[in-house]
Amino acid sequence: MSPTRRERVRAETIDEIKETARMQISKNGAAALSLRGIAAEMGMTAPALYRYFDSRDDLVTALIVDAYKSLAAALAASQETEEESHDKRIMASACAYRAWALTHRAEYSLIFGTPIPNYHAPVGITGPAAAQSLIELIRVLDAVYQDGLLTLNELSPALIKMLEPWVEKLGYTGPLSVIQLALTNWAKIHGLVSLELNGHLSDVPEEVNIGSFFEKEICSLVERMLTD
Amino acid sequence: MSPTRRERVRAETIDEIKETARMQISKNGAAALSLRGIAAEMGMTAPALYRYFDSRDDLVTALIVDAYKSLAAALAASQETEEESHDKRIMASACAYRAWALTHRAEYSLIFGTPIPNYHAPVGITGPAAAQSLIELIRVLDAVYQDGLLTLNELSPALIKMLEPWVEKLGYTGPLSVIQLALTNWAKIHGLVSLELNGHLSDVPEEVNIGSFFEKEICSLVERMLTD
DNA sequence: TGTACATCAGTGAACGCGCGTTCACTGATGTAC
DNA sequence: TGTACATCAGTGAACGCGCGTTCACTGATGTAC
Repeated sequence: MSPTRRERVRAETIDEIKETARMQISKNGAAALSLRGIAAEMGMTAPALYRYFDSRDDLVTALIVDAYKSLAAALAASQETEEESHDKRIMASACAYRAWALTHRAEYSLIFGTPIPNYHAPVGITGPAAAQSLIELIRVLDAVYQDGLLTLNELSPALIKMLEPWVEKLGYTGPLSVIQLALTNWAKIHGLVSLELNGHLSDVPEEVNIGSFFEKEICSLVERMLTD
Repeated sequence: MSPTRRERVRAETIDEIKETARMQISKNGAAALSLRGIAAEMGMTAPALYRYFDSRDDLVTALIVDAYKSLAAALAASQETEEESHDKRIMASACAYRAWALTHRAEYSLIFGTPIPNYHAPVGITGPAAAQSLIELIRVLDAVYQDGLLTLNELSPALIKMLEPWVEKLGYTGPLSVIQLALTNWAKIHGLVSLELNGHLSDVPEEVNIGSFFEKEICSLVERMLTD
């Protein structure tokens, strides 16, 4: 059955609440998120929000899950291309990661920023959502691996022990080494983006310049991963 | 003239305030730092703190400057060794960075975490302090460069434009390419450390395993920077 | 199409809390003679 | 060595503020006959 008018309006209001929350986060930081602030911005009173979320923590959880989904979707979208060459595809996913971070600062800080004081993510909800976006990074590398073009590493016992939990978490059955490459690849991209977003790479954030820095760096990163 | 008793006690109290603040930050996050909380922990009342700091922001600024100094000192200390080989020295500075982050979580989140809501760092104070720790990273690479063993990159005009402001900021007169390598080197280390500290690399933080992951990664990073 | 009732969205007042900061004060520590 | 005074550390009450959350309520929207 199709949604009633009331259900539709309700869904729209939920979206508006989330959107307003994101705006507030990107302006003042995730730690300063407040129901009263959201309500005020929406021209409502704070108790009204309890019609839509059981508590502030509930809202935060929803925002975090949304953020992971959004990132995963952005990464997936970057691979929907005719492009065949692996290096360009890897490059595309890395740039998509950065672009997403730059255009979704609220979501980025929810996921990768300092945890919100007095908020504790419910176990089992946020974990799988997090895995989802990492899977997208793995998918790209797995394609390279399937073509036999990925430079695999020997793994020490300690490393294997660390990587094994990821197998189940990601549901990826390929070699551990692919997971390892995905993680280090991710870490490098993340390091650049994280420094850039927090203003550590430049006083005046002229994104164009940092973009070229990012691209050059990812470029040489990719070269080193491919064998040929 | 040597400090009076009162001056000595005063300095000790300031240290205790800062130390208590750091404990509070590492427990609840930098955003939840509160003068009242610090005072309570010290068995004092909040207004007493105004004898030592003009405001909460003043305290935060002091903590940030201290943090940068502490990081710079840790990096510098890692180079005080008889060791001559460049790769081991680079490795040592990278590991010192990670070790510092793991043992100084409060300081780390002050510097690299999400900015504290409603706090604005005074210009001119925090910037130079930040440069100080990056200089330590450059020093290590510069030594390699002086021995002609550093793989330098060609720099695009856009990249040069982005790197130039750093010259003055760091007071480093060597080639821009060394700065570029230091920045990307830093970003990679930072990415790994940042993900590790925020629990994105492992659910159960078994630091030993992640340590081996880190070392392997930095190791191959170093190999690629050296020519020979 | 009209009426009676149930469901739901949103209000406004109130709760207890912790926050940064001010102010007038008390008592202890240091200094000058 | 003793006294008078200045300096400083810390207190306790109070300020205004914003927070999450509860509660009883009003009106509007939907549903059943």
